[in-house]
Amino acid sequence: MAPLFALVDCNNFYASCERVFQPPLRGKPVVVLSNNDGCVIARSNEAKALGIEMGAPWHLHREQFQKQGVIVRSSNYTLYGDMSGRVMRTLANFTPELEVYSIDEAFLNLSGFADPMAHSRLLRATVLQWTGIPVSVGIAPTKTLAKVANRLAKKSPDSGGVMALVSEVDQVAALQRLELTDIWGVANRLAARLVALGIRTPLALRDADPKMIRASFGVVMERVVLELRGQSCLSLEEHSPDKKTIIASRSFGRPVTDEAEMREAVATYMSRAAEKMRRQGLVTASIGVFVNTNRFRGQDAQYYGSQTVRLGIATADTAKLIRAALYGLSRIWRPRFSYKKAGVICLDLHQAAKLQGALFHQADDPGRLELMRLMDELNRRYGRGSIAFAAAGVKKEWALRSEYLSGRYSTNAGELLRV
DNA sequence: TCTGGGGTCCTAGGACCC
DNA sequence: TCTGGGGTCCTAGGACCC
Repeated sequence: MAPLFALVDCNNFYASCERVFQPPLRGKPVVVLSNNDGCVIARSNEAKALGIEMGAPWHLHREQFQKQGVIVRSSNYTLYGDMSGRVMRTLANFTPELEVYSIDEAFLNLSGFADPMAHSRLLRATVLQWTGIPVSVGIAPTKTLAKVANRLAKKSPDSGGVMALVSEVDQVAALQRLELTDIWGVANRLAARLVALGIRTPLALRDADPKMIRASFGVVMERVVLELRGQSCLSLEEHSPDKKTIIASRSFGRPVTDEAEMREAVATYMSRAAEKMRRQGLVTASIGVFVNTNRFRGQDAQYYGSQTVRLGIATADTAKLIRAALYGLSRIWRPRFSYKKAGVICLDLHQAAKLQGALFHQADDPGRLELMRLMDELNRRYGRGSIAFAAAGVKKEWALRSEYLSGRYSTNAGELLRV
């Protein structure tokens, strides 16, 4: 059956969430600010109409906002996460196949539906009624074209918030109304490179030679071209795969120069990251720590420090991780800088359940038992550990041996930290 | 003394997304 | 004084292995 995707996108999501709980905000220009009230991260239509840009720093626009009667809200991510869940659960009533793409977007498989337009209009009305959030729907045979359709649904007042691009004629007409950077996967840098090759519009990109595009830009851009032609390359991903990295970071409201203060911040971020990991059933075998000075202050000395710390054993234990993170910080801390931002990254994530499973099954499997014994022996004798060892069954014995010989997973940090 | 090809893994950097 | 916080994928180059 021919593929047909719908992209459902919440309009001005954070601003709309604020309105759900503050009805007087309806019809007024509303902006939502980032952490520390740094910059604008969401705007109602009325705020967009006033020319307020995404990412505008609040401190530069404060007075102007006041004069214009713009209502300013600090962000509340717990609220937005909760509202997102309500929207997604509502959408699940409208299709058996749903991909939650981001906090405010979902792709639906509408392939085989008798009347996708009518279905989408009903969906839109229902989401609004049940959650108070307005959404737009774009329908097309590829995800990239569904994005295009969605954008035009938002742009066209007479669309009723739903637009379908099924025929080639409609697709071409739609692409003529957009800029290169409106296309999913094309931002400023790639657009500039495309223009340099004489490809100035989405339609020109669609009609470019995929082989040439692949040679000049790689497979990702080649897929964009094919998707614009209606050839579906990106499929619906219903089951979100496990996270590969988890980050916890923050900009500071004011510069940090004191090491004790920085240690406290890093410890806080690490415990938050550990919490996230446990909630997702993950453990980490190596973490990163980074600190940055303020990149907007060109007159100041700049410093970007980062350090990766491998752990002897994969864990989501907050105390162990904090010790490791502080060790990493001690390696990159430089006095006399004004720090603006810091954070931790958990890399090399694994499902804790899988590791426990491997250990659990060893009793039934002499080969695996031997492997685990060997691993244990190596760990005890050399103080080297490896998540790969623990995930035995994935690795053959020779691999284990070569890992051990190359010392790839050895870590002095582990000893230093006594993790 | 000189000489080869195929492969993996890791890292850093670049680009994108919301 | 004041400019967010998450993520993903691809590529190129070097180390190392057989």
